[in-house]
Amino acid sequence: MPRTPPPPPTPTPNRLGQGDWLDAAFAAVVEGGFDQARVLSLSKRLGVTRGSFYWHFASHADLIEALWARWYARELAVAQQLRSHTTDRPKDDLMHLVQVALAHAGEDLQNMRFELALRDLGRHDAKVAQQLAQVDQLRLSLFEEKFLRLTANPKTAADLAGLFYLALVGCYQALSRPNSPPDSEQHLKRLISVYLVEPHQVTPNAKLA
Amino acid sequence: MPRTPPPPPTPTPNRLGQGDWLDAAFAAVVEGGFDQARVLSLSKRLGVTRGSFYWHFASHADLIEALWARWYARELAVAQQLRSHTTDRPKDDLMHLVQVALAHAGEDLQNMRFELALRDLGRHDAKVAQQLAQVDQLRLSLFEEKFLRLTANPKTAADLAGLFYLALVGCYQALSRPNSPPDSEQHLKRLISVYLVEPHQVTPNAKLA
DNA sequence: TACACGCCATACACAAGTGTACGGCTTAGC
DNA sequence: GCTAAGCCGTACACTTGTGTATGGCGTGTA
Repeated sequence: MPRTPPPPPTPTPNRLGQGDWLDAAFAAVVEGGFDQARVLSLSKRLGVTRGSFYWHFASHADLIEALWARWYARELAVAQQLRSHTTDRPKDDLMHLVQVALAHAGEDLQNMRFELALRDLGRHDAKVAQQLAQVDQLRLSLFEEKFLRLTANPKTAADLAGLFYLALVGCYQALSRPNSPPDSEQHLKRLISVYLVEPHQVTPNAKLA
Repeated sequence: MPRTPPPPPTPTPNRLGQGDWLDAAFAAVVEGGFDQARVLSLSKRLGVTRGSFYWHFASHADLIEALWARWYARELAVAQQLRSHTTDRPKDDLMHLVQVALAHAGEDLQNMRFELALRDLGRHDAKVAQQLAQVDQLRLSLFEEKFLRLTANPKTAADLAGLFYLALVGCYQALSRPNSPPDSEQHLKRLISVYLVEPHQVTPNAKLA
């Protein structure tokens, strides 16, 4: 999920730091996936030659690893922040999660697309897959925590959190489409709110086998 | 969704047809994404040289296009078949959809991974995005049809079908993970059944704004 | 001002991938 | 058994991409 801190200012003007290369790589991944984050194309984008790159990074694999390492660290921070954001209205807390996760405008759409590209990478790279599973687990436990305040039933809370997260991942696919209609974000928020959050606020549904 | 027909038999033994190249490309996409479906690597996999490839296909782009054109045609056929599969028990019909969509064993997992790779392609290719949107719309209307027999409320049916499909796409991500636990399929089926199908069988929930 | 260090350009070697032209083998059909 | 078409191998030219070695230009510091 999003909330990118203000970019660390370039140390010396007109000179590039690791962050500039990471930002450029991030943009390239958002636009065309991880196999578009090539050293050569990034150099053109930044207006320098590859000599600069190999000063800041040991190899291309090093860049890619640093890229999803930065993503991983930021996700941990965001989850920490979301966990502490707790009011006495559990329903509002849940909708706040949806709000943060699905904010369509600005750079959050870029974060969605990056995460989807990362999931594609994780399907073929064991290390990435492991970190993705960690982040998923972290978010899931966070959602479960919030749902527990709604249903007061641990099993129902775990189930709803799972379904909630599944729908969220589905939304990422839907909202990342090039021709996604602008109102689909509101539509999805309403769907999740009405069918996953509202019905279980009063009557904890516990019809399990 | 799945149901691959038996492979069209190779016309002349020990000689390759378009289908063999398509099958090899399909396997490569499943394993490593669309940028692993290279002419060179496919030749090695098939034990021939690229001279064979350029007999059957005009270019690499031609292969890729033929690949998702085949997928598209098969999806249309599967949807047609699922639409005709209608009993007098709407709940069973819905669970049959889940069954078909989430069958974990065999080559259905490959179809999931292919579809996810295709969605990644669709995020950067307008034509693919359009065909994907068509298939999504087709499936959605199919689900809506089934839900309408449950709720008898058009708006609720459309909402539930949307949520149902979102969860399904999320499941594709979850089940395509390398380290996905073997029981997660049953877990997801239960989630969808209990919280999306069951609660709305008797009491159509219509609390909308 | 001289020097060292940080950052970048240049040039080279190498690998992987795409297309094309052409030639050879193999099988079916007459 | 000859021929023609179908299928594939070979060789070449080209592009894009990585990694390394080396040199140059600037800025801060002694």
